Amino acid sequence: MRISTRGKYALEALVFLGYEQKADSPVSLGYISEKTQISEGYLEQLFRFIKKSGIVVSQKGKCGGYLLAKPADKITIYDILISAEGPLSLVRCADSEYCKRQDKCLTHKVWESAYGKITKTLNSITLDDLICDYQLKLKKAKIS
Amino acid sequence: MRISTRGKYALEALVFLGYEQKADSPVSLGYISEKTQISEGYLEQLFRFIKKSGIVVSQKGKCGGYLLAKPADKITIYDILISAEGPLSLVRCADSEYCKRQDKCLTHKVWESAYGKITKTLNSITLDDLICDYQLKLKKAKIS
DNA sequence: TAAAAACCAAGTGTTTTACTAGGCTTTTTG
DNA sequence: CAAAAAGCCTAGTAAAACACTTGGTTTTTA
Repeated sequence: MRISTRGKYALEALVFLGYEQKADSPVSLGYISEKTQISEGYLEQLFRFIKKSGIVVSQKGKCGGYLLAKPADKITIYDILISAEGPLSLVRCADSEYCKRQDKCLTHKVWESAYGKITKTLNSITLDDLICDYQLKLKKAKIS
Repeated sequence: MRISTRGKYALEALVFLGYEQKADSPVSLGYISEKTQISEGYLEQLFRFIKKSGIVVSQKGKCGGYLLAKPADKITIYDILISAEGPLSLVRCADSEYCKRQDKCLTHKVWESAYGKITKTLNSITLDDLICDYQLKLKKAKIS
C-alpha cells in the first residue's frame, strides 16, 4: 500500500510553488528542481501531466514557468495526488475486470470503507495548510 | 496507492478458511485453491509467510492443512494485511532513509494522518465480519 | 536573435509483482 | 510399512510498474 514518489514529488513541488509564487509571476521548474532536488526532467513530465487536471497553468517562453490555477486553500491534497497518480484505488479489482474471477467479491467492503476514509482525510488537508507549515519551519530555522 | 493482490488473496483465502474450518479440522490449501481459484503454489508461499505472524497454524501430513490460530472475531483485517504484505507505509520515505534528501519533510504530516485513518478503519473490521457477509451471500444465493 | 523556458515522444535500467518448478519432509491410512 | 496427501522450502522467471533520461521542438522575452 504505497503512494509512489510521483505523488510525493508532486506534493512537495506544489508546496514549494505555492510558497514561491508571488503576484502572478510564474515559477520555473529549473528553480523548483534546484530547491527540491527533484530532477528537472522528471518535474517536466510530472507538471505536464498535472496540468491536464487543471490545478496549475503554465506560461511558455523566457521568464515562463508554472502557477497555481486556484488559491492554495482551494486545492486539496487529494486533488494533487490524483492529478499526479491517477485514481487511487486500493486494490486493482476495485475499478475493473480484475475481479471477474469471483462473481461476488468477498472483500470489496473492506477496500471501499478504507478508501472512503482516505479520501476524506486527504480532502480535509489543503495545499495552503502545508504551505503554512513550510513557512513556519523556515521561520524557526532562521531564529535558531 | 495500492494493496497488492498478495493482501487481497490473503484476505479472501482466510475468509474462506474461517468459514470452512469446523471443529478444529484443518483445511487444505488444495481445497482453498479449488474454491477461490488462487493458484495452489502461490497460496503455499503466502500461507507459509502468514504463518510467521501467528494468525494461522498448520498441520502437516495427510489430512493436514491450516487453521486460524485465534477466533475470527479476534483477527482484524489490519492484522491480515500486514501479515501478508509487511508494514503498510503509504510512502517509502515514511520509514527510512529515503527522505534524507530534505532535512525537514514537508509532506510527512499528510502520510501520517492518512495512515492513521487507514489503520483505524482496517482494525475496526474483523475477519468474522467478512465471514458473516459470506455466509449471508451463500444463503441468498440458495434462495434465489 | 539568442537565451530560457515549457512542451513532447520515446527509450532504459531497476525494482516489484505474481507466479511456477521441482524437490523434501511429515503424517495418516489402507 | 508403503503410498498418498499434505505442508515446507529454494530458486527461478516473465511481465509490469517505476523512476527516471535523452534528445529534441516550440514559444516568449530581453
